[in-house]
Amino acid sequence: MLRSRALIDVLAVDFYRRPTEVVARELLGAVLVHETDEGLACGRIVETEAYTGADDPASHAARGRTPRNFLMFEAPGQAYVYFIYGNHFCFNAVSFDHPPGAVLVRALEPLRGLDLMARRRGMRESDPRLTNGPGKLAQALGVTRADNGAALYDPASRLRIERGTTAPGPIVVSERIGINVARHLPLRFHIAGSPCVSKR
DNA sequence: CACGCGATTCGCT
DNA sequence: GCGAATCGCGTGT
Repeated sequence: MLRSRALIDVLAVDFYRRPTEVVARELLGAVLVHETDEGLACGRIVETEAYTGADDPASHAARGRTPRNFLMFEAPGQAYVYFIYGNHFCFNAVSFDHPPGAVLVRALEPLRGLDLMARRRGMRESDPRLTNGPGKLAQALGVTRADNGAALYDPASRLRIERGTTAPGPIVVSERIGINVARHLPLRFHIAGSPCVSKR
């Protein structure tokens, strides 16, 4: 039975108005979608990390509000995209614990638009490294600074997160990756056994 | 206004 | 496994 495109089942804004680690865990299995003039590409979220505020030294929001991180303080359900290492973009979904908070999406399982993603990444569709990292998935989906602030809960948004169609299954909790402070905190979540999870 | 460094990736060894 | 690439943000002068 076909479903109309008009009935896109996005996660409502209230989904994001909860503690960041809850949002991070429950985003597993959901589908990150990006529509551009080049076409639609989407993937199932299989790995996330939670970043909060003053209690989390590794968070961009740890030392208060700045022109870069202000969305973390006031925009639950919106995209927070930042540029890192002079080369890569990272995609986050803003949450709302007590503000601030955001969930870094670290890996996807490609679902649609494989050809487009492969072209953007400069590799074959079958390459397992297509979306198994924060910068990689941003490049594959064509997510850039221009998408900062996108309303992920809006069915009409070109960048959005839809409800997953399959249960994520067992979830593994571990330490976060690529940071030098607060690395002991159990704020990384991934779907057990997924071949698309970032390395380590 | 100058400087240091990061929620990364890729290529080479 | 290691290090370069590359640049904007945040902090301090």
